[in-house]
Amino acid sequence: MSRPADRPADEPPSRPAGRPTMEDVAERAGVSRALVSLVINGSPKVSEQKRRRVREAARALGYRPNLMARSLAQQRTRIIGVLVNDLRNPFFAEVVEGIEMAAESDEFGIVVLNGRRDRGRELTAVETLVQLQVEGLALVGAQLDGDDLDEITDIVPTVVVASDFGWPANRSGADTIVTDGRRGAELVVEHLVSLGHERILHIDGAGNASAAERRQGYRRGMEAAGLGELVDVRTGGDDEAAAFAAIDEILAEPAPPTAVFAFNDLLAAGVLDRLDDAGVAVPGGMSLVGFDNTFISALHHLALTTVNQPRLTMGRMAVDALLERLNDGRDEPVRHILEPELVVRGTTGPPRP
Amino acid sequence: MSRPADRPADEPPSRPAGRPTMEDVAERAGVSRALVSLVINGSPKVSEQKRRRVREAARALGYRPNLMARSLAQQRTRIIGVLVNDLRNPFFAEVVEGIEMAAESDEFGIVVLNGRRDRGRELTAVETLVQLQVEGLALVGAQLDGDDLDEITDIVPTVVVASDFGWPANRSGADTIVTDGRRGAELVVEHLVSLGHERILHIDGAGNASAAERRQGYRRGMEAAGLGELVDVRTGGDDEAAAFAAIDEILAEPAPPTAVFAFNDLLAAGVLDRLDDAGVAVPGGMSLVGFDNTFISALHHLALTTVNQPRLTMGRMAVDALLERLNDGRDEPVRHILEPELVVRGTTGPPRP
DNA sequence: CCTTTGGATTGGAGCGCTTCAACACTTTAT
DNA sequence: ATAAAGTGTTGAAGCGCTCCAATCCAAAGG
Repeated sequence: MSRPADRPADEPPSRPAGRPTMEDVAERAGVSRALVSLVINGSPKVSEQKRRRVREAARALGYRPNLMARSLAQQRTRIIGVLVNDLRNPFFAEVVEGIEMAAESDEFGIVVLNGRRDRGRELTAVETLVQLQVEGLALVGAQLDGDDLDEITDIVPTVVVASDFGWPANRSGADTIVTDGRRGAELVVEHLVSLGHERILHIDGAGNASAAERRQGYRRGMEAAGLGELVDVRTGGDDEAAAFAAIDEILAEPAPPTAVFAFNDLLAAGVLDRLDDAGVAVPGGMSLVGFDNTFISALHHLALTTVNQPRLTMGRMAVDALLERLNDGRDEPVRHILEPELVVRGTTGPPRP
Repeated sequence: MSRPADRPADEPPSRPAGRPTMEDVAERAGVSRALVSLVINGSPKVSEQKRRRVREAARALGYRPNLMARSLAQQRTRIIGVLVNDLRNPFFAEVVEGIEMAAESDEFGIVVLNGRRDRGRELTAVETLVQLQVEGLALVGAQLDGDDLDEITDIVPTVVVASDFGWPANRSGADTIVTDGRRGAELVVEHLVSLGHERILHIDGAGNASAAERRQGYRRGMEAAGLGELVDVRTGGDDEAAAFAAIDEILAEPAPPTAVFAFNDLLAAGVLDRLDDAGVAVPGGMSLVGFDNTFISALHHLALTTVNQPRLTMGRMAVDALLERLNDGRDEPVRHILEPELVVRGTTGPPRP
């Protein structure tokens, strides 16, 4: 409520300056601070009468507990810190929703920090979360590697979601929840091969966390199909724009591929745009596959063939992993590797003869 | 770092239990706690020698300041609380990014809570943020109305972004940053009318925060064009699925519209899907317009005509509004109404004769 | 030589809360 | 009646930090 401009300087301290504290409530209710605390925290050992009086005093004063003070005294925050690679990518946004829902059901809150595709920012974000005294740390699609974390994981239970620090090279004690990107990529290649494709190109995720795995799966798939000679990987990235250069490049070549496997759906959408511009029909002139099965790929106008990752499940598992460490005292890192699932839509078909 | 399973029970408390505190650093550096505080906060009045010793002790112990304790003592958090209607909607995600970037440049952190399209959750989220002692509150696309906030805005500076509590009916003291949805909708209608459309349908955002404004703009636009008789609003929502029923309905009617104006891009994408299914060409058989100009609308395969909202600017302005209250002591609510911009792409054209 | 000055350092109170041992008051057992 | 065993309630310590007033010390001034 806006106050008149000429705010009197000598305002009576009837409501002592700042927000009301427990002390204020105690005084108004005529009880001790400790009793107020008991009421606020729903202790059963408080007489009905006092409980009512405290509740009423609290309401009258508009009292709200100070979470900072409470956490400090309690020596716990019930907060899970979430670092996300890029909030604009719907895939990550949904993993975060999964984490949030799971956390909520276990009476934890989450604090989300956005790395915004910048590794340096990721590092400071993690630092901030640790200083915030989060009880667990979930890194969603983080670009950080094991060495960055090795100090962190000693301090706070950490789970890496939708990216992978490798194993057993991974020296950090972090848990891992991933969809098997290698297998996912293999599925893609198998699918394309079964349609008759041979010249299959992969536009990768460049330095992105899961890029290496998918690259490797692509290679393996190609080799398994006896197409090792035709392996062709171009540098991409993780958003629409990243694909442009690669596509322009291949279209100018004498023998362009008949199918493109893009690092993720966003990238695939960019590829689709560029092919459109160039007048290449999909899947007639070129087949195209993405990864993640975001809602974008499901839009009928794109109808992108892609690979599904169970986002909500991943979020749930991430929280469970943290809780196992927190509550059950688990000490050994675990790795949960989920099965990817090929989702065939309209952007793949047999190559032109 | 994983520890051998047979963890000795009598671990020497060389590093006293929990994480190192300022006290520990002080002891190791042979100085007082106060001095450590000065060093950590970069005070100039510390001798070079002690500064080095403290820094080294801190590093050796892996000391990290406890933000909770610091905030409590300092009586400020430098945190802006952000409540977002739906993180999965790229429009909101980008507004949040804008807020985050602006906050960062002013040395504020942000804490993002997700309402997940549920008004009740929004309410508790706001409560949580207030208890977290955020210094400012940004509500992005919130469904809450002025009455819900009226108590909150007395306590913490609040800015409402991308939704509007109305004016002057709005009794809350919150600031407002919106794109003019009425004008945006008018632009859409004008555009469609100029193409020759008359039967223009609006699928609205149901109870969504900005739905009323856009509805109103649509009405006005229709009336201004002398098409008041043909005003037709159907209930939609804010995601792809919400449009299905409405589309099925109109397609079954004797005289279906020649153009559809959807509440936002997501909804429009759903409409597009449904029209596709029904074999209706766009824009041949039906023109379609969205709202928000998210990256989805820009995908060539959709090439959705839409209305742009300057998301990053909105974020920046939101933070500025809060800072004006915080630093300059502004006390009167402000409203910043940004100009929408029609972005014509491929889903609009003249109606079939 | 003693005082003044000013920079470097420290003790301690306090931020708002929790928690535990101690206390007051009933009720029940002896 | 007195001791024992609950119920409710409270005082006070403490969580990790900041910040002010007080103190210390060396260099400079009288």
